[in-house]
Amino acid sequence: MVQKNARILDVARAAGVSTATVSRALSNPDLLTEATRESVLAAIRSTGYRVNKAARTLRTRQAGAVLVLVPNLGNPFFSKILAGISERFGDEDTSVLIADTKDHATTGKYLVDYFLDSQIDGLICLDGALSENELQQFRENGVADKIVFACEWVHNAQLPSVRSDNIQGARLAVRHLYELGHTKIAHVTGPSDNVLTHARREGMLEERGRLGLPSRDEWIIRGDFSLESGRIAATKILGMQHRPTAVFCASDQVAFGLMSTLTAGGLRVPEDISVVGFDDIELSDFYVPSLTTIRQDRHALGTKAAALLLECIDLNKSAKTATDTPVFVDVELVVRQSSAPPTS
Amino acid sequence: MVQKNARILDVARAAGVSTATVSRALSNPDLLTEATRESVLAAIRSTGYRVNKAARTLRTRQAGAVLVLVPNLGNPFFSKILAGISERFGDEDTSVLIADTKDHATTGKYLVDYFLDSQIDGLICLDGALSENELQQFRENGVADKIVFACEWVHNAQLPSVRSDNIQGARLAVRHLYELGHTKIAHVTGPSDNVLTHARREGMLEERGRLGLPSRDEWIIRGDFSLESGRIAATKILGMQHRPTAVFCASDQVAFGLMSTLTAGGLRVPEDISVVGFDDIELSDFYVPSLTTIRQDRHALGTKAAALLLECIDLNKSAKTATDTPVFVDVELVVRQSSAPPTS
DNA sequence: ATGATAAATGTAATCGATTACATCAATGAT
DNA sequence: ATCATTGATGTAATCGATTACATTTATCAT
Repeated sequence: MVQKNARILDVARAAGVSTATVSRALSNPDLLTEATRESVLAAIRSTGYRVNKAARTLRTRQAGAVLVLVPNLGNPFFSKILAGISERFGDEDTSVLIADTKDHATTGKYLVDYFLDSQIDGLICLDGALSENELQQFRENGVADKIVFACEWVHNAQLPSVRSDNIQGARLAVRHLYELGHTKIAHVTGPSDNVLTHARREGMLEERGRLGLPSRDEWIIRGDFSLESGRIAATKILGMQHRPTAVFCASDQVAFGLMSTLTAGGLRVPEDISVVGFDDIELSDFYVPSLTTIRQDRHALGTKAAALLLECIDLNKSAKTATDTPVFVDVELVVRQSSAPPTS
Repeated sequence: MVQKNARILDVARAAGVSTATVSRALSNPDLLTEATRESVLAAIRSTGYRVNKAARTLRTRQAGAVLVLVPNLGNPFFSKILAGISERFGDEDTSVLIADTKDHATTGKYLVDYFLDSQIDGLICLDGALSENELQQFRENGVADKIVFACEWVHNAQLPSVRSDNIQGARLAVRHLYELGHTKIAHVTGPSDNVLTHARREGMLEERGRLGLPSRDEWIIRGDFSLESGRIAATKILGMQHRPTAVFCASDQVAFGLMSTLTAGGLRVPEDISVVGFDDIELSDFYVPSLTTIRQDRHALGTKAAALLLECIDLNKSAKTATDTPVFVDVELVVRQSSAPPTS
């Protein structure tokens, strides 16, 4: 009964109706009589019909897919965001493509091509390092209003975004260390051109200032969110004359790299030096010592970004544009063993 | 000059040729005169033409995309494999979709639908837990010969695969511990239905037997590759009367979970107990202590899997089927600080 | 010079679904 | 009883690229 490649015409014949009716049974069931609808559905079952997405895409100019651009798939931070996004789009029968920014940087493909090739209907960008050139291409091709940012964002790009409250997170971290009794607090930043780096650094500086804590230039150490940059930061700290008693890291990965090398250099965490991270990836609870950190609600970031994109695409159809006021997601301090009162 | 949505017909007009010629200029340039080809290419540039993938897919029945199925995107182990895969397909102008098995389990979508909806031309499966039901669906729909496994595989499925030499890896781990002087060696396994679990456990048991080392049932601890299962295993070890002096873990994540809880329980790694992992993810070098582990060449696994799939798809066109003899990738012992001679 | 062969290009059918518009029947208002 | 209106369904054009087949032109052997 089930034939190999049933087309809509085969279903139409089986049900004794026209192809238009079959199509309507699927996309606008309300237009049909209960009886017709049922008989079409029965015909669909008996033929094993499946709509051909390519044909549909060609005709409707809707790809039924969105792209998620991730700065680095190797960073486990992104997994739960992706899960949140997939979850939301699963309901919509929209597929989610995932790409790593680095792959694109190397192949020299332009992101805008995904839109132009009608491969995607929208883009969720987790990478704030999108080039001005690329943004310009999006605008020129009229697809800029099908893009939302999540986690990261591009300053002044006037695109919708979902973000953790990074400034608040940094404040929480500093206040926590302060309440433990620390006054000499250092910070390992993210890469210099990153928006998160800026927000977290500012939040940190602001809170440290508000609390009247001392500052030293060398206590702001440039990193890039990576394990390796944590290692380098630790080396610097080990060599300092005026060593901080606590370090707030811009990411958990940095904190791991830092703790690893501090320990190798003879400092104990948290006895000799406290460390606080940012992200709360799964491993943070399993590091030695377990990492005090700022939790981002990754799942919420994902679902909200997805919802926001759906909204944009929807508004788009009525020639409107979504607001670019950021949606903020709360962060939370998670106290574990890498932070403790200073010993001296 | 550049018009919004140039179709192939627009290019044809601009170049004063037929659409067939334009199409050939792109897919079979050799068929055309140098002059025609050039003028078509010029017209393509001036119109800003881009081929509409949906139309092409509809006509050629080739999606120009492959799907990679990952058991758990949150595990950073997979990132470099994905990078390897993307790299290879980037050359082929084929897009790579990435999906997490868990998402599918929950949405109740069938994988085979991706094929039936002409959304993909092939599948690289990193998950050996593909259900028999799903495999059957692939076979019934004649797409089973467009699937390759990488890292994991399904026993008796007779599908091509790329694998690390897991047995050899387990042997290397055990021999390393033996050479350090350990005789009481435990093993935390993967999930019981996993092929890797089996291979690594067998390799471990075999080598331990060959070296004449003692065995105890409780030294084989069931895990599931996760951090949490490492924690549970550690609790068991801490409670043992006949405690092993070394533990070989089926994954790095397990090793982290294990070390975290062993340490919390008062045992020092490696002084009181040595730990060896499997995978060599980036973090292994940054844990405290850094983890001795078996390195899998993840990038090679990726590129080889991609090459294998391309080969399958190619053979497929000539109605042939690729061999299901596994392609093996060598593993390597990486000695770091989590393993040392036993103290007693 | 002629016919055969090869090379280059064009014509038009085709992939499969959607949807504007047309048609027909049924309902209700007057 | 007639016309307008609504609701249900059908007809056929359309999305854009590919490619089998047809046609034209050039080349070469005899």
